[in-house]
Amino acid sequence: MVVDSEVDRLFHALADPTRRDVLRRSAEGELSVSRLADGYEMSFAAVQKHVAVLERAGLVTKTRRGREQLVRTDPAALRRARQALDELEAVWRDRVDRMTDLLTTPIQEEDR
Amino acid sequence: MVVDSEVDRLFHALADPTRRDVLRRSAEGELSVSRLADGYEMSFAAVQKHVAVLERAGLVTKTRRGREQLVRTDPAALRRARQALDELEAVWRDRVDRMTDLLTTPIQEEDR
DNA sequence: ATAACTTGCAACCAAATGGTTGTAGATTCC
DNA sequence: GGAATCTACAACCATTTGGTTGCAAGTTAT
Repeated sequence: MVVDSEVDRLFHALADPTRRDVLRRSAEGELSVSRLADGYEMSFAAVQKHVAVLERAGLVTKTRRGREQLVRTDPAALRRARQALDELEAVWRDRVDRMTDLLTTPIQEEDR
Repeated sequence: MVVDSEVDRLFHALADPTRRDVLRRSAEGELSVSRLADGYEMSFAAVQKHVAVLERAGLVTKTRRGREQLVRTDPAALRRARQALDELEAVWRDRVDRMTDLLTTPIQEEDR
């Protein structure tokens, strides 16, 4: 099971188009924060904040190389987000299964 | 492809523990907004707002039954959220594939 | 008919979010 | 050594969010 506050941070981080784009671009290949920031209209500090949100959610990690900080996406975090979605879907699927059972299971002697 | 603003709303709606719980409970079985609200510490109006957020994201639909409004989760919306995650993961997977290719593909005459 | 229940919505408030500019500390280049 | 580059972080601002209470309107039960 994934803890609640972690799922909060994951989905919150994913709920912004700039952050999803950062995620895509740094999945393509490692990029410094400055190189990433070049790609957007907003200020460097704004992009830096977005990266920080992704980092707190565990979606990216940074590694220093000289004066720059390389951003790399962590696929395990994406999988954790998917797992949280899967758990939600499972609740619904279980219910459908139970309803299907009710409709298709032949009635046994001991059930009466 | 899923449009950006829709993904925004989906992930934003999912980034709150109360809303995820509403989603679970209304996946278990249809519940009126009042019945749902009974399960939480906060006011009725607060729960109503959470349901509205889920509704705007398409994660639940409401159908009237007499004076009450039954909330039902829409599994298709959950799948759209998963698809958005899958698209992000795909970027990363493609990159890994390309790197693996570089390492394993034997060098051909015409590549030199 | 009236009371009780359910919902929707407005007005309000505190806190969080997403942006800005400015400053300061490392690191690299010349 | 000094200039340029890269990053971090603080202070500030407008907007959004998540909560509250109060009120109006529709539906059901007595």
